[in-house]
This record gives sequence, structure tokens and C-alpha cells, in this order.
Amino acid sequence: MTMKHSTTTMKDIARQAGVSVMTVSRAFKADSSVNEATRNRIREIAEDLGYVFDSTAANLRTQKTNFVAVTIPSINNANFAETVDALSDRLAEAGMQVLLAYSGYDLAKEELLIEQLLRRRPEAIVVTGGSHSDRARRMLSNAGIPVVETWDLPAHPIGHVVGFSNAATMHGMVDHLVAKGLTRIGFIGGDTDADTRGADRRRGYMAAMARHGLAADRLIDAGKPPISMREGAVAMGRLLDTLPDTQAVICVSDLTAFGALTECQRRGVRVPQDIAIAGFGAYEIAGISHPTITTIDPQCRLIGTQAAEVILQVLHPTAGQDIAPRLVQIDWQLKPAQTT
Amino acid sequence: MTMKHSTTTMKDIARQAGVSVMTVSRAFKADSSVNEATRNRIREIAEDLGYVFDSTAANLRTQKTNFVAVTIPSINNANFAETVDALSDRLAEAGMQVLLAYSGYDLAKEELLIEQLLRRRPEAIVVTGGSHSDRARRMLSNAGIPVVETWDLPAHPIGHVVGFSNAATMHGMVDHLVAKGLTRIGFIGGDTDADTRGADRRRGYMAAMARHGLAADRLIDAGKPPISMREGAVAMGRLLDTLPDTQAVICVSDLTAFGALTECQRRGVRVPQDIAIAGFGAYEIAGISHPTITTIDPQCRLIGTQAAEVILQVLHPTAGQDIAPRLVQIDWQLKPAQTT
DNA sequence: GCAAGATTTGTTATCGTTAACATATTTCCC
DNA sequence: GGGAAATATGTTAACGATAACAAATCTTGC
Repeated sequence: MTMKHSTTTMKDIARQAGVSVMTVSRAFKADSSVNEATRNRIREIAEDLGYVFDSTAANLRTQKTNFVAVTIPSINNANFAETVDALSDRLAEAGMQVLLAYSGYDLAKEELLIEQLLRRRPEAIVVTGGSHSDRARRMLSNAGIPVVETWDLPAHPIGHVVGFSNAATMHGMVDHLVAKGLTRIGFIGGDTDADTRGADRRRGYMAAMARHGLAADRLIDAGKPPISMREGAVAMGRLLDTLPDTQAVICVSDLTAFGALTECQRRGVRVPQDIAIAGFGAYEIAGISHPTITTIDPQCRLIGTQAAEVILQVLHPTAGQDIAPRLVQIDWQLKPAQTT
Repeated sequence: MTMKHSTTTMKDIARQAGVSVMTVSRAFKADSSVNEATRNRIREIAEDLGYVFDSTAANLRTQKTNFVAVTIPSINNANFAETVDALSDRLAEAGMQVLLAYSGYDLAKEELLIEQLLRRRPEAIVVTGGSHSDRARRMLSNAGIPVVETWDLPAHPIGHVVGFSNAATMHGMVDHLVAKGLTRIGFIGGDTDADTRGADRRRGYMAAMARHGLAADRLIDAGKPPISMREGAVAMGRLLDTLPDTQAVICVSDLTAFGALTECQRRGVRVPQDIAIAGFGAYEIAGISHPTITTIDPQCRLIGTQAAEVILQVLHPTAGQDIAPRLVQIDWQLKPAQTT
């Protein structure tokens, strides 16, 4: 009720309740021994004064912050959003929160973020991908907390890994298309390595084509990440202009693929009869666009829950559990377009 | 280089540098007076020991945390993501970070989040919408920090407001459709008030129809939020089954509208010749789908920057500035579908 | 060369909470 | 009824940084 602007502390409550600060502190902990009457009186006074517990003090004293830091490349990406959502849900069950930051597909920015996050003393940190600046790697190694790299299988992991091979998914995709008798297969993706997972997919496409003895020379650069629908449409226009005999095109994501699809629709090019379109990510749109889009489901939510699981196991090891770095490989799945 | 697991503090650096802790503290502040040689030596030792500044301690001592708490209904929503992105960009310029939390369109969960966020002592808090539980309202009022409600124009604002009338946008949309000679106009949206902005849009549609003397009886319930593409497709199916003479349908968001569009495509119903489809949010898909979707641009990024602006003004008031609650009304824009 | 000011460094106390230990009070059983 | 165990509360110091003040050292001008 009271309209206090200066913050109320346990001291204020203690004074009013005629007890020590320690008793007030105990009154807010579930398991501590305080007389029920006293506890209720303290809680009432606290509510009355509009008291809000101060985590900053508790964090310092207990050396626990109860949150996990997470970096993702972009906040505006349904794939990462789902991973974070799943991670967050699982951690919440254990009373932990997520502190989210995003790098804008920029490793220098990521380094800065990691430093800022570590300053807040998270219990663990989850990063997207296996590529980081040297200093970022060093900071993560020295942080003394569990580190989980996700969405990738780094050649030299820093700590734990929950991910999959982006290149392998493209092998799966190329195999799928070749099995359908398609051979002139293109790829639409970014031109830089800023999106390392996108770049891995591009390399995977090239390797897979080579393995089939096919030319991987239908590569369309769609510019700097994030590459979304608009870029996909433009790139598809270029592909149709320059290499009209292309039979199939793999896009770095479903959003790009959908953009490409719309460009075909605008030009009267029939999909999949004239050209087949594949994407990545199992975004909602892949399953609902008309026609639907062949895609790879990287199991975004599973990545999140597994990352949470690793963190919880490492932070609260049950007897007989090893402390070795975990490597959780996620089984992605190819989801073919529904043929109508 | 050193692989310390127990955390290094300023004390360790001070000892090694032969100075007091205070000097170490100063060596990390840009403006403080420390001998250049000493500062460099301290910085080197810090780097060498893998020192990471401890914000939890600084936060407690200075009573400043340099972050702004933000709640949004869903992390997987491009509209809110853009607002947060813009907010975050602007705040970063002022050296502040964003702590993001999402409520899952649940006011009880929002209350819990707000409490958890306030415990971490943010400098300000930004919430989405103007509907909150009583306790949440009370906590926000008493927090003693700037509060900004966004994406809405609450009847009884808690503090500052940066938003627009969701109902008004639907008036604009209905006017637009009626001007095209369409009268049998439906609405696809949620069945509950959990998504308060969605509910406001529905009410806006009904009021606007009434104002034109038209029946607002073509309401299709698409279920509980979040309502996305799948729900839009299902709802459109129901609409076409039950009210096939409908001339236009307004959807609670562009994602829903796109889902509806695909259902029409699957059924061979021509858009916009047989039925016009409108959405909300100016999502990328509205401008790129084939055909494109008439939509309302709520200026997501502008909401974010303006919210940041309000916060910065209130936290660092320049001379002669009033301290009255700000009301920033955002000018949404109707973006008609491109007629081919 | 020396006082006055500028620069650099140190000392002490503190932010709000809680672990660890100490003490007071109650309960319970023989 | 007395003493051990259980329960309830208090005291002290600490987490790691920094504001405020104090002191030491270096400049500078005349």
C-alpha cells in the first residue's frame, strides 16, 4: 500500500517486525526454521511495505546468480527462438533463468557480449555455433563455468556440445534430390562466413555434389546474413535468369526457400514440376506454403532441452556421474515436401 | 594464460601489482586518475590472470545495474523481436543492456516474471500491453523506476506509454475494405482475451463494422494464442465451409493471414478476386507472398526506439525537462496489397 | 626554494543479503 | 523435574566492488 520510492530492505521489515534481519531473511526461505506466526507477520509487513527482494545482494553473498547466459546470432529467428524457449522451460523447472543476448552474426560483437555476460556471473553459458574469436574462446575456457556450444559440431570444442553437422544435413538433402533423378542442383546462401552454420551447409552441398560426381557450380550468393525471404526471391530471380535449366535448388533456410518459391510463382515457373525447392529449418512455413517445401528438421527444441539437461547434470552431479565434457549429437530429420 | 578456476578478484591483481584494490578499481574506469604506467601494468596483470570484472559486486555497491527489463508475450514473434532489437540498439548506445523475458501470453506468468525481473533491480522496465494483474500493476507502480507500457494505449497507464490503438488499426482496415466496395467482411482471431492486443483488434473490427452499418457476424475463433499460420489455414477452411459468400477476411496477424491464403490456394479459391485477405503486423511475408497481403504496419522498431528514448530521457533528465509521464503515440500505417 | 595546486595512491566504510556459529527458548521423555 | 534434543532467534563477518575522504607525491610559478 505504501508508496515508498526509496527501496525497502530487510532492515526496514526487521525493525517493524521487532526481529533481526536474519530472521527476515529466513522468513523468505522455504526450508529455514522460523516460527510460523513470525514468518506470516514478516511476510505481511513485507507485502505492506512493497518489499522486493534484492537479488544483487544475495547473488554477491551466495556467489550464485541462478541464471544461464545464452548467445544466439539473431533474436528474430524462429529456429533459435525455439531452442531458447525449450532451454528456458527446462531451466525454469530447476529454478534458473535465461539471460539472452544476440550477436547479429558478428563474431566481434559476440566476443563483447560474452564478456558482458560473464561479468554478471552466470552459472553456465550456452553459445550458438563453434566459431568464436580467440579471446572469446579464452574467456569461455577460463570462466570456470559449464560452456555449451550448440547448433554445430565444433572440431575443437571448448566444453560441452549439443549439436549436429550442418554439412551432413546437406549430404542428406542432396542424396534425397539425386534419388529423385535430379542432377542439376543449385544452392542459394550467404556469401560470407559470418553465418558459420550457413557456410557449413554450403560446403556440405558442394562436398555432397562432388561425391555424386555432379558439378556444384550453381551457387547463388544472396548477400550478408541474415538472409531471409526477400533475398531468396532475388537470388531465385538470378538463378532463373542465368541458369534456367536448373532442376532443383537448396536454400540456406526455409525463409529463403519460400522467397524463392514466390519468385517462381510470380514468373509462372511451376514448383516442383519445373524446379524443386528445398530449405532448412523446418519453419512453420515449410509445412504450410503451397506447395510445401522439402526441409531439414534440426530439432530446435531438442537442442534446447538437451543443452539444459547437460547444464543441470554438470551443475548438480549425481553420484557416480563423470564430469567429462558431454557431446550430444542431435538427429536431424529430412522432411520431404508433401506431393499433392 | 593462467588456468584459474576459482575466480580472480581485484584483490589478486592488487597484490601482484603492489597497489591497493582501489587503484585497481580506478584502472578499469576510463575517467579516473591513475598513472598511465600503473594502469597499463594493472591491465596487463588482469589480462594475464584472466580477470573478469564482477558486476554483481559493483551493482550492489553503486546501486546501479545498467540494464532494462523487458517483457514480451512471445520470443518467437518477429514483431516483438523487432521492437526489442530496436530498443536494445538504442539502449546499447547509452551503455545499457536489455534483460528479456516472455510471458507466453499469460498474465499470471507475467506477474511472476515482473517480480523476478524487479528483484534484479533494473534501471527501468518495459512491458508489452496495458493489461496486467493487480499485483503486477502494484509492483510496477512501487518499483521506483521508469515503467513503459508498449504496443497499446492503456486506459489507465501505470507510467509512460509508447503505443497505438489496436482497435483503431482495424477501423482503418475496415474503412479500406469498405472503400473497395466489400461489405461481407469476416475476422479470424483468438477466442480468449489472453492476447489482449488481438482482442482489441477484434473489438475494433466489430465497432468499425457497426459504424458502417454492417454485420460483424463472420467471426472465426482460431483458438488460444499464439495464433499462427496453421491456425489461420484451419480457420479459413471453416470460414469457406460455413460462409462461402464472404468477400474479405481480416486476420489477427499476417501469419494467420498467410495460413488463410494457403488454404484458399489449396482449394482453388482465388485471392483477392474471390476473397480478399488482410492481416496485421507488416511481417516480411505480407510483402512477399504471392499475392501479397494487405496489412497494418505498427512500426515495431519505432516503438522500441521511442521506448528507449523515453527511458533515457527520464533516467538522465536534461535541464528544463519535465518529469511527467510520457505518452508517445505511434502512427501505424495501412499497407495495401500490391495489385498485380 | 617553497607554497599552492594538481596528480596519484591509500584507507575506511558500505551496498543488502546470508553462512556459520552462538544463544535462547521450547519440547519431550524417563 | 531435569537434562538432552529440537526449535527459534540473534551476532558477526563476509561476498567484491567503490564513494568519500585522507594523505602522499609531483608540478609549477615566482
